[in-house]
This record gives sequence, structure tokens and C-alpha cells, in this order.
Amino acid sequence: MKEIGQSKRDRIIRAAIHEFSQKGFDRTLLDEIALNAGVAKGTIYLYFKDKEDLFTNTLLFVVDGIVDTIESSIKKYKDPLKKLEMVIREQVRYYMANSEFFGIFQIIIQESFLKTNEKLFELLYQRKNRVIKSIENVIEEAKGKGLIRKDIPTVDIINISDGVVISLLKLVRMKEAGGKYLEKFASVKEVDIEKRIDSAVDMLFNGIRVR
Amino acid sequence: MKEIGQSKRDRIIRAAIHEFSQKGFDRTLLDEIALNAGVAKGTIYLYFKDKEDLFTNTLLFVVDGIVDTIESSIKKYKDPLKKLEMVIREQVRYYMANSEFFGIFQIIIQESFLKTNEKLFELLYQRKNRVIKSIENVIEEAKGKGLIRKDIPTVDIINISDGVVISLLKLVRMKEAGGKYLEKFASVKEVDIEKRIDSAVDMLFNGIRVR
Amino acid sequence: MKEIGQSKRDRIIRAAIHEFSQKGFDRTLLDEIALNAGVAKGTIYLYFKDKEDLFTNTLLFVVDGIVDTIESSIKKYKDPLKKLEMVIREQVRYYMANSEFFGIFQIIIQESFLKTNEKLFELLYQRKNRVIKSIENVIEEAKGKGLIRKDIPTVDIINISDGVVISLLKLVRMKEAGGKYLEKFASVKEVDIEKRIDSAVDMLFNGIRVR
Amino acid sequence: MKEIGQSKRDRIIRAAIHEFSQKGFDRTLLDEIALNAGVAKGTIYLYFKDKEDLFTNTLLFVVDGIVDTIESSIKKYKDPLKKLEMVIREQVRYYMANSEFFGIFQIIIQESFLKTNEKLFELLYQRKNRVIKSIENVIEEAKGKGLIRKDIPTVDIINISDGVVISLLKLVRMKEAGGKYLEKFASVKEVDIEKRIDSAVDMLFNGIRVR
DNA sequence: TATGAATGAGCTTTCATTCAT
DNA sequence: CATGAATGAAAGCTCATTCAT
Repeated sequence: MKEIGQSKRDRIIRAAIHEFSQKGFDRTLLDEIALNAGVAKGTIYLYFKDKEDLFTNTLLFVVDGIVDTIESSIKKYKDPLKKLEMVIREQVRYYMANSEFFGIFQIIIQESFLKTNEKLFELLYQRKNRVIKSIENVIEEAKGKGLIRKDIPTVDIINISDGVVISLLKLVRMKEAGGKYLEKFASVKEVDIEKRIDSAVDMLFNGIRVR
Repeated sequence: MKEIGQSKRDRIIRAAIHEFSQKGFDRTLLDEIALNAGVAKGTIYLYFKDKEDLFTNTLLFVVDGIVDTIESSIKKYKDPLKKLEMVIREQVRYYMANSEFFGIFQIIIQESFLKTNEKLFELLYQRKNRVIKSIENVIEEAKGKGLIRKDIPTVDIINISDGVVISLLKLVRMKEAGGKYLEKFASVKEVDIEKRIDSAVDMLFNGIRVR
Repeated sequence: MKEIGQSKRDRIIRAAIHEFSQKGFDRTLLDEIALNAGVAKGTIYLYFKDKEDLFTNTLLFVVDGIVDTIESSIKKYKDPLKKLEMVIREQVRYYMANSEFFGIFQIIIQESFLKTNEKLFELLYQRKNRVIKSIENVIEEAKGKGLIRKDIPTVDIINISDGVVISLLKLVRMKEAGGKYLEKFASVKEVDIEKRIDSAVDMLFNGIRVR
Repeated sequence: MKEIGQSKRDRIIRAAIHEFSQKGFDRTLLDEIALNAGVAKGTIYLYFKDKEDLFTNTLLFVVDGIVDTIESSIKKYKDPLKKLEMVIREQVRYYMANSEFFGIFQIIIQESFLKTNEKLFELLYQRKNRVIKSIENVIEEAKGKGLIRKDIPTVDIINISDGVVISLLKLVRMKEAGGKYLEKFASVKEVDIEKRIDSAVDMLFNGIRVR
């Protein structure tokens, strides 16, 4: 289990991502995390105050990765529409590259859980807020350049973009989970995610209606 | 606590919706459900095999309501685009009218939890599949009538529609949760959900791009 | 283990006295108390909030017995000096009759422990205060009747009386503990406690000095 | 924290007195002792076999101080009654000068704890026995000189003297602990310990009864 | 000698489930 | 059918002790 070159803290975080992602907070056992991290149970408490603290740090670890992904997507491109497309595409790619993070993502969007943890809520809010502000700027810029319809409130565009990402991630998740899901829920055997992103961005930009 | 005219089983299900919705499976106590339902703890076991069985039945109770909502939306209108719009709108309205069901919905979309429960997974699949088939028919009909672009695979349209609903529900949830969320995550004090649905459907149909 | 005619709560308190008395708070295991009480571990938590609550109730149970003993001694006799003598004698007798309570008594006098438990401290204070007031009245009465020297502050008399009781209880304890203690600490094989009380009261009343 | 001129072993013992005195055996953490002593936790194990061994040595360190105090009091005076008075007075003064040792003293008198530690019991016995023998000699001498009543067994006098010391120490402890205790348990704001010792010795020698 | 990171046995507490009434 | 007191397995957390450096 022990991988050389990683600090114990890192190994614990990695194992925690794996466990929390699959089982959520309550069903994850510290015994299991310790086992997967190759440390003794007590060692976890050298690095984290308690289970909740470990959970908080695990979530932030993943969230910071997504935030970086989004922000660098915005910086990398000039065209505001391209920025918007890439924000969606890179988020999906990030999760494809880090499929372990899926469950964590789902925990994050299930905000009901987080309501009880004021501190974590605040920390996540800070990140989310920063990202939303960035995307807002992109949309405003696009509107200014006459690329995006001014009659739709920016907040609605941000919101639907979020929905688009979520729907794509559900698809990625099915792909990860394998045959059973794909057949049952998507009625297909194989999914080309990049093509699905193409479609989704196309719909977001141009709509589904014939003109 | 006891509401007259409801069977004990109904009262338990109602209380279970309330509790599971707020606290999720693990943090919900059967003690609490029994208390809210006005029955003894042991009584729960007369109607449900165990906590998981109660949970399954609770979920299906809610899901069946949504399925009915969607299907009756489809039947009520003639125009396929109107059908599509109303499928989205009525889902959102359903949750607005049954805000208790929110947490349940979030549990359902957090499929990670459900993976461990083969039977529940199967039961939810049956419902979801039936609904997807219905919407598929609507979209195919719309394509046939030249109302919806044929170059976008039906499955992608279904998928993005799902994402649109989720994004709207997140908004409704914020509205329900009140000030803190709205201000922090939506940067507004008051949200007119029907107008947000208008925007969302507009974007889905016509896209955000200026032409 | 199960004795008929006692409620479960009583059986738990009894077992708790036994355990806390021998091992103190920290070394007492709830497993052991449950075993001795003939109940399951969880049952303890039906009657007591937690270990500390059980401890508090156990202490008060014993203390209330002593308080009753002291107060009834005061009521039973007319002569203030006899009252004073009997307060000492009956306390010692009480512990002889309830040797299980010894450890508890020692925990009570080791007030350092109690400092951390504000609530218990307060509850014990109320009892102690009531007893002290009663003894104060006895002493004042004796002074008024010219039986006790007025040149010694009442508080000092109360205090030394307490010391006399403690010294006698240490003796009783040795007797209970058996041979090893007696031989080593009292250099005797057998101790007649009533005679030791006679001596102690004699010394308290008349002093050790020859006149 | 590190005080120059003390060996590590000394520093550990000092810190141990502080901790054990305040928190007792079980609640004292070796982490805390190491911190206060300015050494690493592992270092404690270079000087002491385990926590119990450290505790034993800590207790003996304090006890030896009291034994020395008592024995030098006996040697310093000629008059046997003065010896007896000073044995009491110097013990109280010793604790006043070393208030850190209070908790330790209370642990020692709470012999229940010590029953489990055969070796510590034996070591304490040796010291106590020596002191008792010394005081016995003083009392016998006083009886021989017609200063102390021969009708009271020596062992009873030793015993009650011990009780007198304990009652005085409880008072000193209250004084140390400050306002709350004094007001509640002694109904005074300020205590002059030397005067209390005067009273106590007076009562021990002359009794409280009017003649 | 000295360190302090790491260990894991052992404890309290919770709560789904059972069953005598 | 209905009850709720009783159960005990299971989990988080602590801290004395060890040992590689």
C-alpha cells in the first residue's frame, strides 16, 4: 500500500478521497482510510483534528483542483465564447482524469450535508464565489462584444452552464461505472465524452430549436 | 402529532420523508421518525423490514410523484416543444410545492449511495427508464415536425434537459434555504422561479448566442 | 447477579458504587458496571446521560445517606455535647455498615477531582452547607449553655470534628482492608472501632493534656 | 520552561508533581509533563520505566520532604508537647510553602488508589512507619513526664493528630483555591492559618469542653 | 543520551433491531 | 397489531509506549 515519495499526510488524503468518494462521510471508516493509507489509525489524528477535519481538508483538496482548472481555462483563451466552452470542457476533463473525485463532487453539490458544517460551508463559498465572479466577467465581456444575448440575465447563464456541467458529469460517471449504467440509463454501450461536450456546448450556444 | 385519516404506514412514510430529506440516510434516526409519526419505534418494523426498506419505500413514494408529474405534463399538451417546456416547468413546480422532497431528490441524484442497494437501484431504474422513453418520444416527434434540430442526438437533448432541471432546482433550494444562500451563491435577495424557468427554457430552445 | 426486587436503575447505581468506590472515576469501566448490574452496556444510557452523570448520581446517593445520618443524629438527642458525639459516632457507624461507600467518601474529600465538575460541586456544596449549618447551631447552643469553650471559634470546632471523623474512617478502612494494613499502619491485629470513637470523642472534649 | 541548573530527571519530577497534583494519575498526560519539563516525551522513558514508575518517584519525592519536616521538628525541640505541636504546625507550613504538593498529598491519603500498586504501598509504608515510631516515642516520653493522659492509647493520639493535620490542610487547600471555596465551605473571606493551627493545637491539648 | 513520529489497544457512546408484554 | 425497554455490535478517539534516527 505504501507508495514512496508521498508524505503520510498525502497518503491519508488520497485514501480519504477514495473512501469518502465511494461511501460518503458517515459510511467511511477511519479504519479503512488508515488501512488504505498504510498508516495506523492514530496517525490520522496526528495530521487531522478529527474525522470532520479530515473530511473538510479532503473536500478542499478536490475543490481547489477544480477551481484551478476553471480559472486557468479562462486565462488560456481570448475569445469569451471559447472561454465559456473551455470552462465546461475542462471541468469535465478534470473529472475524467480524476475519477476518484466524483463522489466528492456529488457530496459538494448535495449541499444539504454541508449545512451542518458552518466552517466548511464558508470555505467552499469563498472558492465558489471566486469562480462565479470570474465567469460573470467572461459573460459580461461576451455581452459587451455582442456575442451573447443581452436579454438573458448573466446569473441565469451561469446557472444553466452549471447544469450543463452536472449533466455531463452524470454521463462521465455512468461511463466510469461501466456497462450496467450505460445500457440502462443512456441506452448505449459506449460514450464519447468529448462529442457529448460538443453537443452540449452547441445546445447552450445555439439552442435545440430549428430556425 | 397524529394526523387523523392517515394510516400508521402513511404517517411513518411522511415522517420518513421529512427526516431523510433533512438528514440523509445515516443521520436519520428511527427514534425521530417514530416520534414524528406518533408511533412506537417497534411499530415501524411492522410495516417495513428494516431502515433500508423504509428508505426504499420513502424514495419510491417521492419518485412516483415526480414520474406522474412528468407523464401528465406530456399528456396535457399537444405541441412537442410545449411538452418539453412543461416537463421542465412542472418538475420544478412539483418540488416547489413539495419542498420536503428536496433532500430526497438530492439523495437520488447522488447515485453513489444507491450503488450499494441493488434492489432500490433496479426500482428507480424502471421509473427513470419509463420517463426517458416518454421524453425520447416527444423529442423524436419534435424532430419529425422540424421543430428540433436533427443534428443533435436525442440522448444529448434529454441529458441537457436534465441538467437544466437540476440547475433550476438548486435555485429553488437556495430560495427555500433562505437569505444566506441566495446572497452568497446567487448574489440576489429574491428569486422569481417562474422567470428563471422562462430564461432556462429560452436558453435551451434558442441558445445564448447572438445571431 | 440479578437481584429481584430492585429496579434496573437501582442495580446500576449499586454496581456503580461498588466500582467507583474501588477504582475511582477513570479506572471504572462501564462494561464492568453493566456486568455487575446484570444489564447490557446500553441500558446504562437509558438511565444516565453518560459516565459522568452516573458518577454524579452515585456520589449523591451516598452523600445523601450520610447527610441523613448526621441530621437524624442531631435530632435524636437533647444534650448538645451528646449531639456532637453522635454526629461523629453515627458517621463512622454509617460507613462501617456501608463499607462499599468508603471509596466514594474518599473521592468526595479529594475535592481536587470535583473542581472540574461545576454542577456536582454545587450539588455537594448544598448538602455540605446544610450539614455545617446544623452542626454550627449545635455548637452555638452548647456555647450558650456553657458547655463548650467560647474562646474557640465555632468554625475551628467544626473543622477539627471533621478531622476526627476522617481519622476514624481511615481506621475503619484499615479494618475493612484487613490484616496487612492493620499490622503495618496501626501495629495491631484487631481494632474495636467503638472504643476508638470513645477515645477520639474523649480527646476532642477533654484534650490529651494532663491537668 | 527549562530551568538551568536542574538535571532533566529533576525537571521531569518537578513537572510531574505539578501535573499529578492537579489532575491525578489517570488524567495526567505524559505529553504535558514532557512539555512542562522541556524534554521530549521519549526522554521520560530514559529516566523512568513507565508512567507508574514516574508516579511512584514523584510521590516519594514529596513524601520524603514531609518525613524530613516531621523528623526535624521532633529533633529541634525539647519539650514533648512542643514537639507534638510543631509536628502538626510544620506539616501544615510545609504544604503552605509547597502548595504544588497538595494534590499529591490527597492522592496519598486516598489509599484506595495505592492498593493496586504493591511496590509503592511498601515504600510509603516504610516512611510512614518510621514517622509513626518517632511520634510514638514523643508521646510515650510525654506520658512518662506526666504531660499527656496515660488513659488514652498512644495509637489513638497519633491517629487524632493525623486527623487534625488533615483538617488543617483542607483549610489551607481552600485558601489556595481561593474565594469560591472559602466563602462556600468556610463562610469566610480570609483565613489566618497560623491562628487556625493555634486553635487546633489548643483543642487537641485542652479539649473543647468548659471546665 | 535524546528525540518525537508512529502505533494500536482500549475506552465511551450510539442506535438499529428485537421481543416480552 | 402495538409497544418501548433492552440489547450489543460497531465506531471514533485517546494516549502510554516504542523505536528508528
